[in-house]
Amino acid sequence: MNKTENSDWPAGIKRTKQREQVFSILTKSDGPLSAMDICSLTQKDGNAVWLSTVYRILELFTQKALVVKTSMQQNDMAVYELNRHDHKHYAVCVGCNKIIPIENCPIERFIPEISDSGFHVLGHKMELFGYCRECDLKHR
Amino acid sequence: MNKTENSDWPAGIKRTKQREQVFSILTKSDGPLSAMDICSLTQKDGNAVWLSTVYRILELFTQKALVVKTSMQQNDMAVYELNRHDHKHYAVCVGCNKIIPIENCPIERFIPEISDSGFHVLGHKMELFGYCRECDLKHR
DNA sequence: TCCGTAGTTGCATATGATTCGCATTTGCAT
DNA sequence: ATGCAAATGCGAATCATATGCAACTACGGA
Repeated sequence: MNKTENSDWPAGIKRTKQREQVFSILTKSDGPLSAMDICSLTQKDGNAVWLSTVYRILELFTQKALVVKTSMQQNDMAVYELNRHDHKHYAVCVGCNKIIPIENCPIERFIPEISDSGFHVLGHKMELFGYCRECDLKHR
Repeated sequence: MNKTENSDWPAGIKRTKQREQVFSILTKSDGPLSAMDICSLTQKDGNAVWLSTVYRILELFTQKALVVKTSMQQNDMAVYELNRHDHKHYAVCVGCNKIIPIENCPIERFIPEISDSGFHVLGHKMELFGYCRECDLKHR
């Protein structure tokens, strides 16, 4: 909500106080946030944004490909983060649901063969699954 | 529920009529199914499996890495499919939510650098997102 | 600068997938 | 065959997300 953030405002999106708040929170966060997380953060800010409004804003941002929506394994809450180039991927343990970051990314150099040849790729999500060392030892 | 299916029964899972039905339905399906889809199919079978039981069975199968659980973009219903080697990936349009299959897979030859070096990879999920040709032309 | 209006938000309430509790039933080891 | 631990049927609870509507706000044109 200061000058700097205003100048970064993405094109094609009408500017409102609430959208600026949500955008600013996402910009400052270094990890993905749930809608509820974001709502709570606006409350600390002194100027609360109602939860359903947060959902509507996140839906808009997702459709504009400004934000990536992900729902991690077993977790019934979707999380959102800015569609950055500097991204991370995760391995999820199906035994204990532990989430472990992957350091490299196989998709950077990948040229997908998509049947819609006009498809304009804006990003990707990837997730490995399996057993973490601990669960694997319990040979489940 | 015939001999052939019985002989395929996965190790480490107690065999019940309901689990056999769910497993058989997943085996015969060539696409991912929701819990409700599976429940409906058991009803046509004449021997209905209650929805909450289907969920419990799918959770078990997922923890045994027999089944992959996925929740596609925007769709609030999780889908499940057998963890096959012959798998597919998808590109999702953030404009219209159209789902387009990808023909090749970047992860086959990928050696991930995971901080848990004991992680036992059993499968993966991948999804591209962007605009399909049609939505891209509308320059959204 | 002020006004009109289309688009947005606050708020309450609905929706619908998934989970949970418990009494009954079933698979399997002894 | 018998007993017991585990699984299921069924109902009801939970909880994230969507929706309806009246009040409000951003923003372009006069």
